[in-house]
Amino acid sequence: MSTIADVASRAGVSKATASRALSGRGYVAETTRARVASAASELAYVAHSSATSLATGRTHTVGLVMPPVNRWFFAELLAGVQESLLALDYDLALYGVPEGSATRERLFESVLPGRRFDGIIAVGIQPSAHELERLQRTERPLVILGPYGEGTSAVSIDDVAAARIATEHLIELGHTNIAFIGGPTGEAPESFGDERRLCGYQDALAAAGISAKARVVAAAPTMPGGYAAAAGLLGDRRHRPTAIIGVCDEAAIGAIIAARRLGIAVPTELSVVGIDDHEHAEMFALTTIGQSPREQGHEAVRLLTKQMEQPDPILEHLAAESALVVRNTTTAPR
Amino acid sequence: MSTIADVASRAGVSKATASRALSGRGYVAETTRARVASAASELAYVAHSSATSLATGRTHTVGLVMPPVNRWFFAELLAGVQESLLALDYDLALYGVPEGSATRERLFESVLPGRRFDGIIAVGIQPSAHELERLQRTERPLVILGPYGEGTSAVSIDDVAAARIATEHLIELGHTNIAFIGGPTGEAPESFGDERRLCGYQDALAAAGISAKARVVAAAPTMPGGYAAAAGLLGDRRHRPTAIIGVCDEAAIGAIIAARRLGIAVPTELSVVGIDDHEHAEMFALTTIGQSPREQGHEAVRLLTKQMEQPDPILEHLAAESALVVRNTTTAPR
DNA sequence: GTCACACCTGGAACCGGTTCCTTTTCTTCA
DNA sequence: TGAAGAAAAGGAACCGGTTCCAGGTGTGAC
Repeated sequence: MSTIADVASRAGVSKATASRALSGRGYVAETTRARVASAASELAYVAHSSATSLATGRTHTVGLVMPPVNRWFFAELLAGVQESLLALDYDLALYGVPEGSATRERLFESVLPGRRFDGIIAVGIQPSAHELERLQRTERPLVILGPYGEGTSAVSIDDVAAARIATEHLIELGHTNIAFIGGPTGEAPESFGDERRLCGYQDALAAAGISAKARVVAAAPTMPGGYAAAAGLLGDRRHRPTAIIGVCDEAAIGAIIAARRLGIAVPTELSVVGIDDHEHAEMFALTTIGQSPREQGHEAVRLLTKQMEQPDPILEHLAAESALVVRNTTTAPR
Repeated sequence: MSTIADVASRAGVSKATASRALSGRGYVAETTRARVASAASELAYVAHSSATSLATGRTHTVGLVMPPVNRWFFAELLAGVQESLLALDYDLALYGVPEGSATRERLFESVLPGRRFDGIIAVGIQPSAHELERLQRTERPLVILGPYGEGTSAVSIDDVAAARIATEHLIELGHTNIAFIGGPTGEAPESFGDERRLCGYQDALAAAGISAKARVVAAAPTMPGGYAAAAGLLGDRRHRPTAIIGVCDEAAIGAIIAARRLGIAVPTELSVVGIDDHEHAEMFALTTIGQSPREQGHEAVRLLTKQMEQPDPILEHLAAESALVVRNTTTAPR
């Protein structure tokens, strides 16, 4: 691979002039610029990014720390971040965060600071105070997608409100026997938002004075998780709820499939509502609370670039939009 | 942030000695090493990765070029690659490949060569000869997950064989009226493998002498895609097939859901088989051809590191394993 | 004619590491 | 006792860019 010195000597100019000609900064005669440009293309010259970032102090790369992408929400989020970064011509370095603290610690201790990213986006994880401190030492912009941390910018939907609205929708239809599928299992949650949604459910029941009838079923926030939980819940004819709220659409869809298999008609015998507006929601005509993780990814990048431009950034906490999408899995109880 | 010069002066040694002490290469007295180490930790020193890679010529980063991760297969693959790289202490730079050739061209022309990755993994895309040439100019190892390119290492399952085995399974059960769901739609396929699977289906029918009964339905390789295609296919009682093979498990599952909605019993009235062994396959008791994209991700990294170590690498074409997993969606036709 | 200033270019320093080469000191063995 | 060689450490070059600064033109205004 050729260097800028090769280009310079081929064009008969100095390294300095070649650099100026290619970057467009500073004075260069038009004829010289053209000569340098053609020399560069003849040599198929491409600047060495490490050299550039060493000299300029900017890596043109954003670090993204997130859980595994096998949930729809995270995959969409990643897609959103990727789209925005691509448009801005920034590169993306992706770090999956394993729960095991050994690697995670190393990530925050040395990898992230050493890489000198122009910015960092952290998703779904609550960095500890120490990790945050370590990150902020690098003096790079940081955006958190999820819970509100202190001293950082953040964007997320109001998970409590989302679950409350979903539950209220059922209550307004006349349901009082409403089960929540997707309560905490023994395992570490990969998303902080799930427990907030549970709170929203409980808040709504309390406000309606039917807390006593709350029924929370532990389940993984997945389709099989929702299926298994609903199968157990609906198997008992006597104590069957008239409505189910899923911690997320995947779980809700699992519940719908379980209900159908048991011969329970949705929505006439059982109402189901989810949260997320998953890409499969429409296929099941699922009533849900819409949110756009892809859009949140875009927002995160916007927040980050704003911080990168402004030397003393304003820290923002953005609430992403979410609204009830009524389809065809909810109706009044018989 | 502190530099190695800061560490050196604090420890009262030269930059050279500090570097040797921290990297463990070359002679350093034990006491000196300890002094340098404690100076480094007091200053919370972390080496600047751009400087290191400029000096050593190695970036400690692998570039990954892949389609959007919203399909299970790609998400799993990504997870596999991530796991392996994490264990090897390599970083991952992720590039989504948009179909629009403008960005894609820039990616191959300048981004990938400029970043000087230690290795590149390309997934699901068939790089053009020109792109490949451009990539190989960098003289970096390249592994392709997917179709066999020339002059590169590659790993993939034999998609033709997988679809053939799935189809043969149905034929052996006595089916002759077998539809394939997931034929090419108008849009550009994001995975090369899909059309190969169609070939496998056609091969099996031809071998059994029932090519005339082939029936290919165009559908996106997703659950809603399979659902819609199956709904159309099964709506007509007269020309209903007795078995369906899905281009992937998502499509097959969509077909199962459609069948259930139409009151068609699976497998007694309709056999369904998929390909992939998706994480949801078990929930639907889906008979399928198993493959482990996560494992393929591991393999790709293994191949890549082997090439990185050996100066003159042996190019390997690895066939990942795939085998029939019989569950409960296939049986003999009535 | 001179001064100011914009335009153009090259030399050299710099970013922060690694590594080659040299010098000095300390062992070890003939 | 002297030579060989291992061990320890520092100076300086180098990786490949960018940018500061100085010097050399050309133009227009006074």
